[in-house]
Formats: sequence, structure tokens, C-alpha cells
Amino acid sequence: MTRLVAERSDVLPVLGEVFREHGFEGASLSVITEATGLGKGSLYHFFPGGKEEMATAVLSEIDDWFQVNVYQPLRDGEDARAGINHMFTAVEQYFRSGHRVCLVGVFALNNIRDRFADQVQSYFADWAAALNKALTRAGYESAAARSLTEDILAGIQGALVLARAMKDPKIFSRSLKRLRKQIDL
Amino acid sequence: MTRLVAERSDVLPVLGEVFREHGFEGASLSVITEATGLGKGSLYHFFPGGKEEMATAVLSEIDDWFQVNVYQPLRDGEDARAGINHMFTAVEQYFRSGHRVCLVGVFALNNIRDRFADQVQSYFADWAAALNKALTRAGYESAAARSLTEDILAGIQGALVLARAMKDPKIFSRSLKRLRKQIDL
DNA sequence: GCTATTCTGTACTGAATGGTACATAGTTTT
DNA sequence: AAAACTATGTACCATTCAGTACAGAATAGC
Repeated sequence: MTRLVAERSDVLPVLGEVFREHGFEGASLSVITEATGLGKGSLYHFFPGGKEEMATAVLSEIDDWFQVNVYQPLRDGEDARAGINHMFTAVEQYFRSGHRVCLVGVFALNNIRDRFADQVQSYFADWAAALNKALTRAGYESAAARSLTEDILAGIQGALVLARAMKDPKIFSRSLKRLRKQIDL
Repeated sequence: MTRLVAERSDVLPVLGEVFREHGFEGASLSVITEATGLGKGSLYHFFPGGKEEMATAVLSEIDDWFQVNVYQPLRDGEDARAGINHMFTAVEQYFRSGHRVCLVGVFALNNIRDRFADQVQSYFADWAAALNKALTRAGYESAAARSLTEDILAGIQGALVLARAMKDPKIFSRSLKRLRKQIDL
């Protein structure tokens, strides 16, 4: 099936950036219209559920990306250490070396009346489970793996906050490098 | 000077919680009115600048608290290690063992058109400078102190994000404990 | 070509937004 | 008690909000 004029999937990345930049409440339809170049007619055609559907669609797309590019390599890669190594490079690229912020983190903090709580929770839960599995497969004991998992996920999220707050993206890259070193990769 | 009916300083903590809970955009005047019990008349009497002045006032109060209870002990305490130790306990209490979220972190991510960028930046910059000084006084070399400072600040912020996202405040306490252990206190 | 479907711009709605105006109520000071 | 200042509730403003309705354009299959 060929596309007609525009396609829903074309809009999702733009929507993602808008929500990143403005948050859910701050991303008004006028902002979205301007950023996407689509009028309300098109937007409500693609997302009959309005802003909420746009947000869940973006979160789903993000989840898909991480499932394929991060979680599955962690879970199923033949070499556990390679999977972890791959995670760090994927994350470094995804967050544009600290220039980009984590939309799921934004939604987690703002927690819009728990509207997206499930998607937010499973994003981190899946990541934690996959990383934990990879760490144990790499030889870490159960308790150590659990601690390391939390430290790495928190380190990534915190570095993104810090980098944005201090307007210094390099903070993120430095933090990633140290986290990597922590598991002697 | 005794108070009349209400006082600006009485409202600030409530405003802080409202902004934490709803973010800046999500904290509508009706929400603020309900939470504080003050009508628009009173609110605009105390904060002629409206919501923006409320937010900057809250950020200032937070800054004051951290200056007194965290940064100064780190900078000027006779025992550097004691200052760091004190920081961890103060932070654990301030964030209610992970039940509370960092308002500055929320504002940093949402970054409302950089309206509060200065206050956000100096919050972390002051904290980093104070912690860095304490670590060097405690014997760490310059480079190690800088890295540790970033790891600790990022670890705290990230643990708050994670705890809120996973609805498990204990994640925060566990992370704090490990960060503490990292500098063998 | 024709028809069905997909897409999009425009105009509109009612509700909610932040903010203002102002009269009145409460409190201090004198 | 009178005056002066502080505080507050209410009504109101223009603007923006998300969402709806719908006609018509663009595209598809035939």
C-alpha cells in the first residue's frame, strides 16, 4: 500500500521532538501544527484520540526502537558483554551525545495524572530486566547485577538531566564513558 | 511584624508541591487556587508577576534551602567528609526517601522556553562546585573529584526519575546508599 | 473516465487559560 | 475610632485551548 500524501509514521518522529521540547501540556495543538506542518484536520485524521493518542503513539514507537536496538541485543545476543557494549553506543547515539532528552523521563517526572504511567513504567522495567539478564550472563552475581542495573539506568537518566540543566551535553558523554568503564568493557 | 491573614512565605511550600506534581504548564491557576486555598486576588497580591513570579520564588526558596543545608556544609564545614555525609542525609530527607521529585530537575527537562534556565543552571552549578570542593578537601585528586561529583549528582537525579517512573521510591534510597559507599563514608 | 477512499484546510464550539479591576473585608497603627 | 494598609472574593477580559464538523481536494483502484 503506497502512501497518499502523508503518513502517520512520518509524523511520529516530529511529534516526539515536540513532546521532548515542550512536554505534554506545553505541546499545544498550535505548536504541533506548526512543527509538523499538518493542520488539525490531518492531525485528527491520523490520531482520532487527539493529543493523548499522539503521545501514546510516540511512546510506542520509542518502545519499539528500544526493544529492537537495545533490549533484544541485551537479552538474546550470543555475547552478553557485546550486547551491553552495543547498548551504550546505541544510547549515546539515540540521545545525540547529550543534546537530546529522554521523553520517557520527561513524562515520568511530569506524570500527567498518571495517564502514561504504564508505558513509562514498562519502558524502564523492560530495560532493567534486559540489562540485568545480560549482566548476570556476563558473570555478575544476582545482587551485584541488580545494583549495577539501577546505577546504570539512573546514571543515564541523571546525566541527561544534568546535561540539559547545565547546557553542557558533554556531561552525558563523560558519564556514559565512566559507566562503561565500570563494567570493564 | 505579625502576619495578617496569610503570608507569602506560607504559600511557597504549597506552590512547590504543586509545581512538582503538575509541572509549570500543568499548574493552572485553578489548580494553584485549590491547592493553596487562595483566590486569584490573594495570589496576584503576593505575586504580581503571576505564575512566573510564583515559580521563580519557589526556585529561590529551594536554592536558599540547599545553600544553607547542603552547599555551605560542603564548602565550609571543618570536616570535609562530614559535610559530604551530611549532604547525603539531607538529600535523603529532602526528597522524602524517593517519594518526592526534584522540581529543578523537572524544570530542567521541560525547560519552559528557557525561562528559568539561569536558576536551574546555578542550582546544579553551585551544588557541583561545593561537592567538588569537599571531595578535593577530602583527598581526591582534581580529576577524580570532578568525575565523582558528576556521578553523584547524576546518580541522585536519575534515581529520582527511576523511582518515580517505576513507582518504587526504594530505588532512590538504594542508589543513595551505594553512592555513599562509593566514597567509603 | 468514474467512484470510493484518504487526506486536509477552514470555520466553529464551549471550556479553560492567565491576568486585570475593583470593591470590600480584615488588620494595624495612631 | 479613624485612617492606612493589607488581604481577599468576585466579576470580568481577551486569548488560547482541545476538539468537532464538514466541504472539498488529492489520490487510489477500476
